[in-house]
Amino acid sequence: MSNIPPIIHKTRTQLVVEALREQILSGDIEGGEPLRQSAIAEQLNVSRIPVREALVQLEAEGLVNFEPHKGATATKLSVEQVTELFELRAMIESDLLAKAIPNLTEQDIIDAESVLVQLELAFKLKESVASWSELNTRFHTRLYEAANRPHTLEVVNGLNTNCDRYIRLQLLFTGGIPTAEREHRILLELCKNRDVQKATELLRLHILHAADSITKLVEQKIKS
Amino acid sequence: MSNIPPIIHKTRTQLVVEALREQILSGDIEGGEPLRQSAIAEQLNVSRIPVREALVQLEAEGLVNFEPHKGATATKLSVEQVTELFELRAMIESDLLAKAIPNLTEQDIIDAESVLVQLELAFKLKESVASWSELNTRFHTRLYEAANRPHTLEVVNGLNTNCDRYIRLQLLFTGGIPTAEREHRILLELCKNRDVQKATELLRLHILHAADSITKLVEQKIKS
DNA sequence: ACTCCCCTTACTGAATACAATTAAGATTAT
DNA sequence: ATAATCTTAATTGTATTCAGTAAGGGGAGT
Repeated sequence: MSNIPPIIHKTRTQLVVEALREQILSGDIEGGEPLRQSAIAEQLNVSRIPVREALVQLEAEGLVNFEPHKGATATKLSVEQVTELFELRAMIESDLLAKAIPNLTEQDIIDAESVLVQLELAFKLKESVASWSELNTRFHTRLYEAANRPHTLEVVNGLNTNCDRYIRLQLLFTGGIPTAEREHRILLELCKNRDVQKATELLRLHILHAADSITKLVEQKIKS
Repeated sequence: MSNIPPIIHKTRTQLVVEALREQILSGDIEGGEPLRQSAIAEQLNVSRIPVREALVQLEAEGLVNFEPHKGATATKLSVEQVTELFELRAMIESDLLAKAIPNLTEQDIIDAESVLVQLELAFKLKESVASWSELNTRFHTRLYEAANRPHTLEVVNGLNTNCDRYIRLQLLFTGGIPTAEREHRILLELCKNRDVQKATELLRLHILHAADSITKLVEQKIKS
């Protein structure tokens, strides 16, 4: 009767995907850096086959460029691309939120809030940046799910994995945390009140503001 | 001096991807149908390795579901998903077009028109449906490229490969061709006149109208 | 009859081994 | 010296082979 957690056997490919994704997002592997199959295989104690499959998958996520016979490199995002990605997110996500708000149940709001609490705790405890961004997307996803747009949500998540490394930069270096916390709280409140207009507008600004401070940061980095 | 077409060696993986994609889009492989690696490998005279890599790639494109240890199946889209995909396309593409129109050069318009002529010719000659949809996306892409939003364009193309099989259905069974031709011509004219407002509105309707006739078609098919 | 367990089978997942491609250095001819 | 060609080393692409997993099908026990 009890819901059995049906023993999940992670394939080696999945392990490699997760390891590489984390290394790229964390900046451990830099943009443009070539990814040698044998090196990765050795490092993770697998053969090259799962490494190759992982690279194909990561290319689809946009984290890797895979050129036949040349090899794979980690992608790097330029300032223009950051702007593009975030503007696209702003458009799609505010649309999602608008569609979601009328469908949000009390339970959804409670769930979202509990994720938010965990996120704030993670900020306070200065846990790993990785867990910040995971909880962050969990929070947003909770709100969007009620829109009943699974495919759109997938697209958004795809865009997010691309933005992630920059969001991490922002949180780490621009002191964006208090602002983000405040905005999240207000956003949740607006959702609770079903104020579609204000909520979507806040979300837009939230995303575009982040884009702005990131582009400034990236420009600085390029100069230095 | 002449630009050498630097002999492109297609990998077997790419061949398999193309073969399978075409079979799925054309409906030759139906939604839900299991894709046995060995069968495909044998059929295409390759080993299972490139087949596996191809399946991973196609999963990223949304044409295939890949469950560990269970195998891959062709995805099938429901009516709701069709609606979702097309509404998303309408939003993103009209935004793209709005951003593109001010940047369109005379040359862009000429190029687009020439693609359009080819497309109309393909319709007349009743060439393969595959070439129709290829030329169709080429036409739209030409218009969108001026928006300078490469990543957004990629997203759109991704959505399109998912919609493609349904667009083909529509063109084949609902006599949508004359309408499509007319709308394309008008759209091009509006772009030439830089009428952003009307052009984006037409595009929205163009896409949503297609969605509508497709959902009707799919519902019929389900009943029969 | 029903349920549980083992076992078989058909498939997928991964390692090893081999072939093909690229690019860089060496060699030769102009 | 320079350009073109050959050679070779590094790396990727693919076939073969072995290992592991997941369902389906009897039998034994209840």
